[in-house]
Amino acid sequence: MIDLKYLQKNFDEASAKLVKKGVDEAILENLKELFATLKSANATLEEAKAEQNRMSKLFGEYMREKKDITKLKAEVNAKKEEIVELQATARKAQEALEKVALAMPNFPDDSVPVGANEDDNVEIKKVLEPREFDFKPKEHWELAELNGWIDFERGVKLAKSRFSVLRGESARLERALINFFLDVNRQRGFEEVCVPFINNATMLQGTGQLPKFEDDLFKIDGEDLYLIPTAEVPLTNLYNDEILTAKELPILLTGYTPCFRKEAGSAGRDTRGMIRQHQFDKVEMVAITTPHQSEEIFKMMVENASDILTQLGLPHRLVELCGGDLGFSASTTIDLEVWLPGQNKYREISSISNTRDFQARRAKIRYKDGKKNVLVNTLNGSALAVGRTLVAIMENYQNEDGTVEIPEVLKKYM
RNA sequence: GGACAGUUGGGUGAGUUGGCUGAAACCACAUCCCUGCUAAGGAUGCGUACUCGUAAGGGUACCGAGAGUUCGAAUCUCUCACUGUCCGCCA
Repeated sequence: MIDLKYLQKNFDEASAKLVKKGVDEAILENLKELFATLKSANATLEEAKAEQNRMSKLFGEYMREKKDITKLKAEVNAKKEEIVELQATARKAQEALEKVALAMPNFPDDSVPVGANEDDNVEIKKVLEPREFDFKPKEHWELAELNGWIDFERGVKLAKSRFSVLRGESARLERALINFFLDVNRQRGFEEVCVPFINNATMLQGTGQLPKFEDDLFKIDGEDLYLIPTAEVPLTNLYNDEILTAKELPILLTGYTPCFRKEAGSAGRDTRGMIRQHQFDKVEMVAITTPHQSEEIFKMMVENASDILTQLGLPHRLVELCGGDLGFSASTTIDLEVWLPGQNKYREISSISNTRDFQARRAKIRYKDGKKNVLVNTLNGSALAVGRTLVAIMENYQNEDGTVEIPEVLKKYM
């Protein structure tokens, strides 16, 4: 959630930021007004309640002194009726505000490039040269078929489209990658955690998936529970509604989880292969930091993810997302895109974001800075998406006959 | 899933004849004082959110969550959640 006080006090500045992210200024104007309405509604309500409390206190005295209370009672009852109305008004204002505020995306950082969509993203640098092939490189699904690595049909049979089954060596490679990622992250200082893959609605709201993106989530029927779309949700919300101490920070977490996404709205995109599945494995990094620490940690996280790709010998590039392509919760995001020779292009394999205090405000994660409670900064990033790494290995390490070499660093994990 | 018990501030834990308890006490923590070190002692402070105020200092709400009874609820009623114990089931 954005800082509504800031929006109110510096409206022009705030709206300029959000326009960069593609938010209509009229909605912001509306939000500002709703906030002001709520404030004044609450003020009058609280005043009325204060009066009622004062009168109620008198009852005790009156009773002890055996005074007549009928007049006082009549007064309080009148006040009560007034309060009921004021309460309804305040409640309506509250609901109206929440509806808009929870759907409002985060402010982008000033340094974020202006742009409408992914075409305006800015490449920062390339790492490793793509390999020269003396044959036409195949796409991963062809290789998967040749090697018997992925069983698309039976995945669909078991669940539905966009599910698949890994078999034999590919299944072991998947497991090796998870272990490799976790080990690297741990060496960087991330604590490994193993969390529930199902979280409740409050947690999903904390990290920003709810209420706006309910359609992208698998919900458990009849329960207040959802399959997590990313480990960012449980890892960040580990500290939901907590007040940390300054010396605990930064907290660095890493965890492997499967991720479940409905992929609503991506019909027809990446229908072949396992680039876009309803269930995929991912190893995630999450950092809980002070505002002062977050820039540095962010850089470290980007470096870490890039380093993993380098260790795997996978050519990739770093891309800074423009305002229009930035996710809902992010202030700034750097994507890592891995080179896929079969597709002849770079594809996203990791996305690392600083959400500043946006998630912290929703999830009520604070720390004690002296006497004051201050919202933390939360960061998240993949290190890495496992399925897409598997795809990248297949395409980059393929031989002309369709066989695939195993990267050196993974051999000890197989 | 069934039965019973419980859910109070960072922790332990009072408070269940409704008002004087937003909450005793102890511990932890912070600042200060004293003691040459160490051990110990003393004073004060110490929940969260919103809100009014330059500030000092006020106001409102919160004793698992929600609803209700009442002039007034941590204290009474209902619903739900969670925890514990026993039973059932089970990797």
